[in-house]
Amino acid sequence: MTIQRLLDELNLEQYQAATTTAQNALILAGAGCGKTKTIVARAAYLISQGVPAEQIQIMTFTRRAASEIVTRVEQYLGVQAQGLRASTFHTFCLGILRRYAKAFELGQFNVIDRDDQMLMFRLLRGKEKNNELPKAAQLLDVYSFARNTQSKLSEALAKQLPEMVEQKEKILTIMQAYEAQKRERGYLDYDDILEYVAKYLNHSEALVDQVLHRCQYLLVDEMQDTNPLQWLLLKPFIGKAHLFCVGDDAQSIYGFRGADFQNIHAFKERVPDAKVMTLARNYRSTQEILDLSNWILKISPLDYQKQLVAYRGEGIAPTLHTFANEFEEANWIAQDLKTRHQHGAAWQQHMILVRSSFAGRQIESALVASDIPYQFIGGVKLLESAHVKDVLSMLRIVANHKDELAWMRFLTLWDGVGDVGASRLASDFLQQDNLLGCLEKLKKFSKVPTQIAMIFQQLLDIQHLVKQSLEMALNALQEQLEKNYQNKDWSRRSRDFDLVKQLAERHMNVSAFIEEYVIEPISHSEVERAKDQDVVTLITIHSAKGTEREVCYVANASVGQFPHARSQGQFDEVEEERRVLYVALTRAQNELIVTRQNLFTWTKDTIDTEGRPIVGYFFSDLPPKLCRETLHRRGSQRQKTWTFDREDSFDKPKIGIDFD
DNA sequence: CAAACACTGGTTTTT
DNA sequence: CCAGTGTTTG
Repeated sequence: MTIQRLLDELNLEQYQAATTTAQNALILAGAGCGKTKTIVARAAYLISQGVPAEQIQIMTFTRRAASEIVTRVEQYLGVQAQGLRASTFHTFCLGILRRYAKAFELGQFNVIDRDDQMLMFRLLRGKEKNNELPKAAQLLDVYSFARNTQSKLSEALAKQLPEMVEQKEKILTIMQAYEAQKRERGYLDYDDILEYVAKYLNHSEALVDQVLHRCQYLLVDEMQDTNPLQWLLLKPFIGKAHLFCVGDDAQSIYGFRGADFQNIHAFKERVPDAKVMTLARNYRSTQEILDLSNWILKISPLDYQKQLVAYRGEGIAPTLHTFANEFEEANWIAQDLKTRHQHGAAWQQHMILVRSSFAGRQIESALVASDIPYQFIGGVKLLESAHVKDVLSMLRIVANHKDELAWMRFLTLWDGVGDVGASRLASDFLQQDNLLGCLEKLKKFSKVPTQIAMIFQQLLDIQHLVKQSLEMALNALQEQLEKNYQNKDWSRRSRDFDLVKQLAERHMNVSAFIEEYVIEPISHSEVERAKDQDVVTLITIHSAKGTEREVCYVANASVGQFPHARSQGQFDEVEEERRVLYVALTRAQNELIVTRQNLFTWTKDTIDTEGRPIVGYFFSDLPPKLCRETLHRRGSQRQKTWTFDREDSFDKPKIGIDFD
């Protein structure tokens, strides 16, 4: 394939966008209007015009999107595309931190993930029962929100946890302690990675010039999901690099992470010379699917100005199915998939979209029961799962003996060691100059088998052999892990280690391996199944942006889910929920199947303090002509396995003797 | 008295 | 599947 062939496939608007000579451009593209294609074409076009591939940096939201874009550019350009980088903001920044380490005066650092942050916050917060302090997870969310929105703690608190505003002083103390601890231990959390780079770039022109050597052209995907911190990162490049941003404000669904669609709306003011272009023609779906999607936006009090028109014309009307409970719903989806497969459809043409990974588990089990091959994207990732982290903790310790969190994790694996004992020992280890010093102390600690210290020593010698290190650590811990995870799916968990070994093999040393996967975990199925394998995709809506399938199931579209009960009555949040649903609906190419449960709960539409109407359930007043509706009575499933429903419960008879 | 263990219940979304 | 809670143990 050639670049000309690629450009020929574009329509006029896409072509003009991909070949623009403007220094800065903003492309507003509706769902399914060829956003990815335009970015791919832009990159390919630039390269064909003589721009060295290594000077193009594409920013995406997920690893999947990044690798897809690179693969597609390679398809058209072959070796010419070599050196083209597409990465997430975090990976991009981490690269800069490593490459220009001296400029940041950071010394050795370790990237920590959410679990590590939680542990730190939990310990700092203390136990204090019946305390009014927020939980560790909440503290972390507020902290991260404040940083991503570049706002004050009091503002973030007012927005995220209004009921905790009075506790501000106590919360402040905890967060200050957290920051001090991070500095002391050389930890960087997710937000640090962005903030260091963003702030230093804004501070030092020399650094910007350095970085510019590698990114004359910045292509930003999903611009609507960028937050003020990410904008701060882009700002120093304005006027120096070429900025090509693509986004759709109706698909902004990362508000909880501080995403700010001012980054789109105010783009013209912030970048005065920017050329704004629009892609309005939808190539993905049939008109019926778009009619329903358009309607969701149209009933909003906000004016989204999105009325997508299908280039493909008309097709099959969406269907809405209502079930008695989640089992019926999941089983029906499985059965429907089977029927379609028997009629010749490939598994991979189907995608099931769920709001939460929790909701996905119901469906997952129905797919397993029906023997349908699937991949689950979203939810707990392979390298985030507890048992994998247990083993990795040993490798982390070898890479950096002052990694207190890794020590905590490792020490608490053993019988008779809890949070308190472990943290006492770990802070002892922090005083040591090297791992050998720690090992001397570890040998005297009777609760950990003595041969473990030996294994640490051996690991020290083979640090560069990632796979062997992993095997050795696994061997050392296997017996104990088996004990810890008995009754907790040990047999399934132990199979994961082969996958981890596969991943590990690709890396030069242990720290590089750990670092990459802290930033971009990767789900089980992504490793397990080669990309082009024929499987059904089960995916959270947040992970599904940019993907499409012939047949899409939007599951669990029940009352209390869209909008989610937690956002009930809050205008901005409900609007974000609306966009989440919109993203889900617009993934479908040919057929859209919405399923829900007939819960006997009702929500009221309300009006907020500013007089704006807030809807309680998006499908309340669904016009019948947009959707074919089917009500499913309880099926045969119920007769086979009788389970207790709330309405089936009765007073339990008393069992045993009468002690009277 | 402090710390570890066993159990129960309730889950948004992600780098 | 994890986090918080109540109960046992040293």
